[in-house]
Amino acid sequence: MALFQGKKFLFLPNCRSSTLSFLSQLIRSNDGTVICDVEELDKQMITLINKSFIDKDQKLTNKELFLKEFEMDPDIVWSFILHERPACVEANCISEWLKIGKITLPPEFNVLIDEEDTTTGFHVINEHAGQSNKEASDRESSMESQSDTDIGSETSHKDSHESPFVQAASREESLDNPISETVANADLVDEENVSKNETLIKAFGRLARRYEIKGDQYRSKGYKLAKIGIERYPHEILSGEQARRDIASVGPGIAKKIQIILDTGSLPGLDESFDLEKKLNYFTQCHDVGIYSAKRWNLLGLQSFADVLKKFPEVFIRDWPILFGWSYYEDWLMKMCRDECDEILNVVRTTLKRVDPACSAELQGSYVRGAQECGDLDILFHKKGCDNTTELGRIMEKLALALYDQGYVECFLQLSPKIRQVFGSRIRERVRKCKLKIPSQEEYPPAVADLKKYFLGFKLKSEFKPRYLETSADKLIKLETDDRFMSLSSSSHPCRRVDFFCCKYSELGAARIQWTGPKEFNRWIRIKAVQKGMKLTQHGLYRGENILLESFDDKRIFELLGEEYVGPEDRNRMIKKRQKQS
DNA sequence: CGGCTGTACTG
DNA sequence: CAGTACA
DNA sequence: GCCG
Repeated sequence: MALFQGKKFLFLPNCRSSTLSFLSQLIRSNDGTVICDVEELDKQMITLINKSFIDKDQKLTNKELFLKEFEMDPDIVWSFILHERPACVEANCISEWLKIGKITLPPEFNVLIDEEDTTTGFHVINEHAGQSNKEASDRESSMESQSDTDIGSETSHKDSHESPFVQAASREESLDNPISETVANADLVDEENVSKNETLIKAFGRLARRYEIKGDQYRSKGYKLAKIGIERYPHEILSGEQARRDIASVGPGIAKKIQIILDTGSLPGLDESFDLEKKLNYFTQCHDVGIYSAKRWNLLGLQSFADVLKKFPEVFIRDWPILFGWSYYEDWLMKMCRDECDEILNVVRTTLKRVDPACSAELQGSYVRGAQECGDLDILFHKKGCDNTTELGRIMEKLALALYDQGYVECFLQLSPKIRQVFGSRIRERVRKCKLKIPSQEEYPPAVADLKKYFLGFKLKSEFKPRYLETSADKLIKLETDDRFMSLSSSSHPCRRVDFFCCKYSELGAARIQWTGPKEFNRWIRIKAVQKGMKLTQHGLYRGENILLESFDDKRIFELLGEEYVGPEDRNRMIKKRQKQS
């Protein structure tokens, strides 16, 4: 075919990464030339840039690292490019050209390069000047300017008027779910970078889990944070040293392990207790089964919930929510798309209007952070001027009961006396289903009256057809055959987890910080508070133990902590801090 | 070397 | 109190 | 495990 005959190509920053070296092979096998020496630079050449250095606006990004990774002398090469302005496109174009059989260089594919900007590595062109504010703030958190949006799904445009987050949405990854840690970012960043780093991510996920099981929560946390850092790192990691330099939470220990993995492809001993981890995972994925129960059951050789049922039937009477965790095991591991979240919120708000029109319901959690898929829905209730949590608790209870009557709420995971009255029969039905003796009413302890939170199982009407993103559904854990008989899961009409929280109106800001999360962000900012002799909780920011400084205004809380305000969408990438640099 | 987030509900 | 859960 |  010789599509590239007589053409010269330059790979930047180098062609050592697996994709680029593959692409350079493609060029050679089609009679093209790949430039490897500054002598061969030619203004007719086509410059191919690793996609991970191109942001969503086709601008060159992260130039510092980019230049550092050059194979040839960066000064010579770069000044040549600035001077001669050869065509510059992202390297992925090659496969496109081969597919269509010709080389196309439409201007919109040109990567924007600006010489003024060599220091920051960020390019702001005039027409974008209006948004340069946002760009400026992005610049601070340096390395994470991800190319974005392009989920390729039918509906993502249709909903986009609704939420400003849809466009800028950063993908949510499941931080604490070691099994389904599908990196939804796979198409954001250079694919091969991700698949390369994938080995590392998986390894540290497993180590985190292993130490969690061992009870070493802090070592586990160390690995977890490193894992998150690597997930966010937009480049292929070529050495442990590079990772230690560039990624927060990667220290000497993890850098060393990275190097071993890069050198040998694996970590010695990584697969050691893999089986145990899998067994424990099976149990702990069920709502209300924690590591402690899972370990105990596993130690006794139990393999399934059915086994547990035989050995410890009381567990399912006493900890009855496990019955629902079991029944909806598969549904609750499945994430829902934003349109489904919107729909649920709609239903909740409609009913709430009847229960108490003055009360507001606000989505929190991964949804407000712009996640494309949410594992559950967190709804925060508050009412202007109302600091009476008893009242708010009653509103939530009434609301939940009304939704139960309408058939939206499938199950409750806590009981107030009233809820037990109406819901008790469903619990008994589940108890019967697993052939246990139905306990008399009195065996249940008196339920607490005003709860401040409700955890629910929630089903939309069957007319609503849930969508699922290209998720590795098959990677999710499914119930063992022995356990299927209890299942009420149905991916075409799934049950979702919906959590109700409430807060005093005067505590709205603190509550929003809490429920927006993510967890890692909360921990991070709370440490900041402690370091300044303060305490941050969902109720407010305190000086010392209990002098309230601020609780209503979330921006003011950031201010008092001496932190720049960070919007919900950016709290995912909050592991920034210290700019590690050479 | 010591610290590593903070609260709510259950039995 | 320990265990589980929520962010 | 990492960080100060």
